Amino acid sequence: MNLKFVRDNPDEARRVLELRRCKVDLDRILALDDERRALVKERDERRHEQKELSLKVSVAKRAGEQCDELVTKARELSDKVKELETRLAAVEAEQEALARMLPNTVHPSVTAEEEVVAEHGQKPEFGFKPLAHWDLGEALDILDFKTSAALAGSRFVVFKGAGAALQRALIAFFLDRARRNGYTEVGVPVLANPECLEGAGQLPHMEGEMYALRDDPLCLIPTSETMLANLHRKQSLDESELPKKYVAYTLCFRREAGSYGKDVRGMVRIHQFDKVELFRYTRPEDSYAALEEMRAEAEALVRELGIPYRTKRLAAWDIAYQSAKTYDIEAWAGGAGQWLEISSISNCEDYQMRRTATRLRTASGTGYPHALNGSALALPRTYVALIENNQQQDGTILVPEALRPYLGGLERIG
RNA sequence: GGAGAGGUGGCCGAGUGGUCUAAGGCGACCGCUUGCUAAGCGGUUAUACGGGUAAUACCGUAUCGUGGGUUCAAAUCCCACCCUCUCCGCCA
Repeated sequence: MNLKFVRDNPDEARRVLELRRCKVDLDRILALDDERRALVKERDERRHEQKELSLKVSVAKRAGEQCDELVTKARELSDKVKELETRLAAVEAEQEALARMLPNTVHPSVTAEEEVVAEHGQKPEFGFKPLAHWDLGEALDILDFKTSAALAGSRFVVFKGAGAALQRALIAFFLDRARRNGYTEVGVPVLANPECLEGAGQLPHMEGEMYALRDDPLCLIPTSETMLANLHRKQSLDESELPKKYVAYTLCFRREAGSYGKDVRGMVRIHQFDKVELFRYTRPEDSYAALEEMRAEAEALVRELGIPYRTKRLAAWDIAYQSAKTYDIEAWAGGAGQWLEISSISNCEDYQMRRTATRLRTASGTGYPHALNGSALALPRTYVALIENNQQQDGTILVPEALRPYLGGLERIG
């Protein structure tokens, strides 16, 4: 949703905002737009007159003629233009501030209610009382929450020994699968400037959720989506180059402001986590097929790890600002007995592409590509589900077949 | 952090105050031609905003790294900043 959309379809815009439970003052935006257009029109007309006079001055000076009168008149027009520009700037500033708050539209299939669209696997049956990962991890000395608290505070974790290797194995496994699926791996900065954050849609809405640096105008990225959405910033992509498929492994950082008291134990909600992120640039007509492919790719990973999961199509009010349709994959973690969101797959359509000025050239003209992102997969939580579900009576953890090649053939932790 | 060089259309590259309405070239597209060679000729070649139209056409304004300033008039002059390259310093 952008200014043009709001102007052309005010009723539809109102409906979407309501569906998303999003409060933006549409009437004010529309009123400002009328004002803006009137100012632009007058400014352009005055400037046109001024330029014509300017040309006459030029001709007169060449001919050595007197032209003080023309100059005086031109100066008046110039002043008038400056005044109009000042007023216009104020109107545009207010309008842009409001327009930045506009979320994406939603896909017709996205309703006010969420819907479970897939379920797979059996929840594990234990012949004993299973441990939650915080107890299991400390018992095996692979997770250490005491040390992490001493190093950085609450909501961090220290991985040790085979526990650290398991984390790395998961990352390598995810990256390998993405490569097999035709993704190009990219390594990107984890510090982002405000333009990138704004372009990807993290600003202004996630402002308080990110870590800002004290001495530089940079933030630690909350997800590599921020970077991947800006990879072709201010570029024009040719239709023949699409789809572009990228995968990035990065750390992600979130302040988790406002979640005090929620998921405090263990590493279900921590400030720094690892994530392998898929990202695609597609032609607009291909994006929803791509969304289903990416969902299938992410689900395949969870299946290969033997983790029971369910996939939800999120409700309109629950999806991110930049997204038009989102699936969440939730993994079952049998120790603490809870569903954990381990992947979020979204079609952001052209929302980010407009904001990052990433254009698309086609035979019939120019437009914007569509952008999709999806975790495949997010760490700590996948890790949590894996170790909780695979714990054995003797206190060890069985390593799934798929991961053993990444752990030197290790079958068991503990 | 210091010194120097640079940033112009899809790309290369000219342009130091007034038909810049940005030369020229490359590439691309369209058309023509094809008894001379993988050739030639002609044309088109951005984006945004506003006006205009049934839709085109068309008209206006802006955009030469970014933001200010000077001027009737700025790619061009002044100031600040950003980025790239080279060298120095520091450093895993």
